[in-house]
Amino acid sequence: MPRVGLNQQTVVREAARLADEVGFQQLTLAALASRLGVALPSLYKHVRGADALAQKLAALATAELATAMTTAAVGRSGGDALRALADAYRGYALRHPGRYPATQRVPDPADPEHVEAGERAVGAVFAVLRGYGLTGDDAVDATRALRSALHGFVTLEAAGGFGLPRDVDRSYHQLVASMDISFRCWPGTGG
Amino acid sequence: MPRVGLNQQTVVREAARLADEVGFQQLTLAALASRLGVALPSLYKHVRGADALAQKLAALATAELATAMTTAAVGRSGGDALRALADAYRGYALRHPGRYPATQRVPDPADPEHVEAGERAVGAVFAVLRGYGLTGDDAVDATRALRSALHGFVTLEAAGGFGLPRDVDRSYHQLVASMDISFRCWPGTGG
DNA sequence: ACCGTTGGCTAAGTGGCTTAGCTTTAAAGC
DNA sequence: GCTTTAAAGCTAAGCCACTTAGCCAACGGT
Repeated sequence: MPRVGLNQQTVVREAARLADEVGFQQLTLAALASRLGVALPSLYKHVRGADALAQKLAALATAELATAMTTAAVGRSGGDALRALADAYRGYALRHPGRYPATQRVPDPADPEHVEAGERAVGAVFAVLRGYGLTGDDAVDATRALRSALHGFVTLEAAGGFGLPRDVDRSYHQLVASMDISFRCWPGTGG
Repeated sequence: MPRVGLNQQTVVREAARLADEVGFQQLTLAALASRLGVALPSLYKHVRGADALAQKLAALATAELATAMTTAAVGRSGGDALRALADAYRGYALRHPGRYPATQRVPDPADPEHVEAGERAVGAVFAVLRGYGLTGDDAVDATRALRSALHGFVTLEAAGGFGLPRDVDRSYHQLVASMDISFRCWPGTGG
């Protein structure tokens, strides 16, 4: 019987593709194995199990999201950078509905790539906020605020939580514009 | 064999309690049945299945959350009402870590109580925003923004997504303060 | 050509959810 | 008070997910 020739990377990448098609919750080892043309237990030669696969997928998605945010914001500053980063964030979530939820997993300290990806993501946000003159505790608070707003919006949108007919794109732009205002006159005590 | 005397309400309420103890994802029919002192299939006399139970739990939690927000905001206006509502929101999520995720389920049109609870929740937010003079499309956008911010923060906090040592309570208050600023000079086109 | 590593397999067990069908309780009616 | 009946409980059995154990064959290096 000829070998398929899998390795961890192939498995994780296919898992990401499958998750985008069927949803993160519906990503199952059985479906993944069948997609890859192997029997289910064969996957255990490449990943420790379902949870480890989810963690590796999280590392991949976080790295992709961090890259998207970074490249969007580079060369811009202030509200310009904020809008670019926010659009990149939501764009990634819309393009990759299965990977995006994985990015919410807290980085595994035992996976250096995952940790590094998480740091890059936070770093991208930090860099944008520095353009508003926010540093120290203010920057931490503002980062949490921005992450909350973007993640919350994207999650509610994906869940179909916005019932009213009002255009969702416009609501998002208003949200980002309101964050821009907040950052320009941040209510913090300073540093 | 004596009967335990369950009904749908007892089952759902116990499910809510159990979810708060073990987590929404770990809420299982087997654990619930054992907690109630019946065999697993007996639960099917009261709920259609696992998904229906989750929906009923969502209706319960949404109603509780709506009540918490409404009673917090009543008699207040402007930033005062906003802070009260926001504190009630996060307070509920922290006190009921298993029920809170259930509130994100989109109301089931076939369950009038669920629909009504969802409307009350949105209505509470709308009422607060009216105090800022926000109506029409602006109110819709602002509602989405506020829900996104609160839900995002609470979700990230529950997931342990805030790594840095900065006090989380303070970050939340800063977030609410920044939303207050945003609502006072809302960037919308009006109307 | 051989041999060891490794990637594939089947078999089997656990723990979820669900359905089918039976029994017995407890309440309603006579 | 007895009978009848709807409902609340049960056991048994099946499905599907994940996981482990252990076997076999393909491929790479010598």
